[in-house]
Amino acid sequence: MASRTKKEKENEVPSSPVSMADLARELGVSMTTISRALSDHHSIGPATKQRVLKLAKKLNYQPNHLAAALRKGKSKLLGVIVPYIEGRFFPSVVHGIETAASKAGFSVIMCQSNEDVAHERKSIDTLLSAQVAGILVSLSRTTSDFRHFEKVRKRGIPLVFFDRVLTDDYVNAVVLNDREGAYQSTLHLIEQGCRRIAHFAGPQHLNIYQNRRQGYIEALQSAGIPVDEELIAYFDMSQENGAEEMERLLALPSPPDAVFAAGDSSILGALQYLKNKGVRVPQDIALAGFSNEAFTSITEPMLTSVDQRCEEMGQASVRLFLELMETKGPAFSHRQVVLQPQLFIRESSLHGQAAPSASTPQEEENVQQVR
Amino acid sequence: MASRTKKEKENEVPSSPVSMADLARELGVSMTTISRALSDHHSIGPATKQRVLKLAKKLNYQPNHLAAALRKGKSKLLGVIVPYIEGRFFPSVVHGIETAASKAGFSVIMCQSNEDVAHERKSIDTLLSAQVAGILVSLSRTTSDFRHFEKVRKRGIPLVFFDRVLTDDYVNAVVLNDREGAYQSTLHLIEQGCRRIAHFAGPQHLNIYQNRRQGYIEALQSAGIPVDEELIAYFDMSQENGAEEMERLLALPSPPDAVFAAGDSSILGALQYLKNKGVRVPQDIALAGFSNEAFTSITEPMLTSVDQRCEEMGQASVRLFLELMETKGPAFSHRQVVLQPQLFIRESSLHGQAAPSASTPQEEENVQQVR
DNA sequence: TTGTACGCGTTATCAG
DNA sequence: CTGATAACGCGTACAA
Repeated sequence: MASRTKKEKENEVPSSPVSMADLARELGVSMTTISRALSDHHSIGPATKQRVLKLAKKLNYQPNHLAAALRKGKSKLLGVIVPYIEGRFFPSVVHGIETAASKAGFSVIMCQSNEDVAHERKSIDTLLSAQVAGILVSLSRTTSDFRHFEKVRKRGIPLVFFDRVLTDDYVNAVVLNDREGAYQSTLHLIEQGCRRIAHFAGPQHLNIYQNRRQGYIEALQSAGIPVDEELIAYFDMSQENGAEEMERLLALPSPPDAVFAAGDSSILGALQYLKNKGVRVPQDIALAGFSNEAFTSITEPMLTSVDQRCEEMGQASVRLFLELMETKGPAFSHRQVVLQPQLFIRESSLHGQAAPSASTPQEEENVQQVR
Repeated sequence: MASRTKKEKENEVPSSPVSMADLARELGVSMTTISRALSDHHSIGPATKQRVLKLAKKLNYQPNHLAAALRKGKSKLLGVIVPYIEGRFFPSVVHGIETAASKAGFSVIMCQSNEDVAHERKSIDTLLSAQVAGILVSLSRTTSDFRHFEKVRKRGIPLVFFDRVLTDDYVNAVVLNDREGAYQSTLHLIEQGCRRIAHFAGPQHLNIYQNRRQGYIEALQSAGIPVDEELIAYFDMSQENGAEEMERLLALPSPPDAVFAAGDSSILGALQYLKNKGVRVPQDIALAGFSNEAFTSITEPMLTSVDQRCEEMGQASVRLFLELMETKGPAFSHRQVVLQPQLFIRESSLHGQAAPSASTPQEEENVQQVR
């Protein structure tokens, strides 16, 4: 590529990138000197170091990370696999990840599994081939085992799961305390005077929905309210199905006076159905959702919801990855970070007359290290 | 499903990745043969090829893209720089980019400029150091010149801008026909019988807001309606400011009967203010926004808006990048792709009684090649 | 403090 | 059809 063959128009010809060898030749020193000057090594004369740096600036030298990574066996790339980049949650998490990673000198390679294990598998291979230093992943909906992550572990590459994790597995993970969020939200409804509280549960093979259901149940039990399975609806959390389920619940001999949903879309559907039918929210039925989607403060009434701390999750994932990098030994191979959710109380849940003293959630310790 | 049959054992030792040399040694052939078998070269015996492929599967061989890229001078990485990954627009575009890129065998490195030229500059350097095959970028708000993109051009790396572009520059770009979207939206309001149509314009140093204002003006002129600068508000398109501006407009001696906003948040603020004041939408004042944010179909009334075809924009950007890759010669260095927007007509703009025949936008040719 | 020489894993060139 | 060998750009023992 260095061959100076004269093409048509010289200015149109892309100039080959300048390498350390070029700098060395220009200054009449060895490549080692160049390398040391650029990497701020200790054994290097301040004078020559300045000469090198100056020329590097002048010639617009760009280090070749590929070559460096190949030589050192580790790159400055961080792989991220998410089901998709849409909605509010994943973009926010990725935002947090990219910000934190970039601050630590890592570039982020983004892959979408598209909720498909096959894609997930392929992404793993791609990232391994790209020689990433670590992989952060939120599982696809169709993932039911960890086999394709074995090679990551075998290669000793830090692997961190976030949000969507398979239960009962010894992996590094950053998750929201879904149980706690659901517990608080349900408790809040109880405090508002609700006694027949229905629950929109999601697909139970996902840990997040399982835990939210658990929190719901525990809150009821702690208040001495019996759990009525008739009031628990299992569906895919879509807006349409939320409306349908609301219809079914309303038709019950003894309809609920509140609904706690494991997702915001479903509770939105329910709200729209209720307004359509002239049922007052929150006077007749109180509503609370999960995720704190942007639209929760736009609806009328505004929707009470649990915030998932998306950005913190991204940051925490990167932090965990960096810690795993430090401890070379794979001794600590199953660390868990649990983030505390925030309940945002809005109009839709104010069934009782007394407005809560603090609508703004407490800003205390919201991160908790486990193990 | 915890498959921890063998726990803390030999699996704690990270096994070094298997290379082509390993395969060669194992089979007693040369590395050249391995390379040819894996890259599906023509000069290779079908028998040996199968032997190689089989062993590769067995030993779980992962090609090292870094080494290949170093050797070939070009990687399979595609750099993407966006201002940030939040809201609806950029995540959707990135979604489109990643999907299309992955289909073409490219991995995406994502950077956020954070609306800061300095970050943007740094991202450029990072991506160049990572030896990306191309760069897609949507400019930060604080970018006012192209100097930091010169080195990209100098290195002959395909550079594609999307959405946010500096005007009057000869670059490859994928943009929405903002003027046309604004024109159609304003025309629709005129057809609904509105005559005093206000406009929420954004910061005019950004091409997109400039063009939307232009489309608004042209629509008025084509209908013989004089442009009243008093009805054009310049602010940052936030929800709060939208409400404030609406207040100002209402207080005018001759208030508007419609508002076309260059952004959805601002029109949402206006809507909320109007409902608060008991002004009926769309009977008293018709509203139309821009961006087709998710909340536009949640508000009451639902908001008419112009869709920006986010995903198509991502796909088109990748397509343009791939085309530039093909044509090695930098002859065609300023290609423009203009996407046609879609007007989604919803309740907020139905000022006249006659509902339009087609609420669903026409699905005809929506991509148009220029030059 | 500086220089020499080799290797990281892959592909391209040139012989056989 | 196959094999030996040289590069790609950088880091690092080792020697000077």
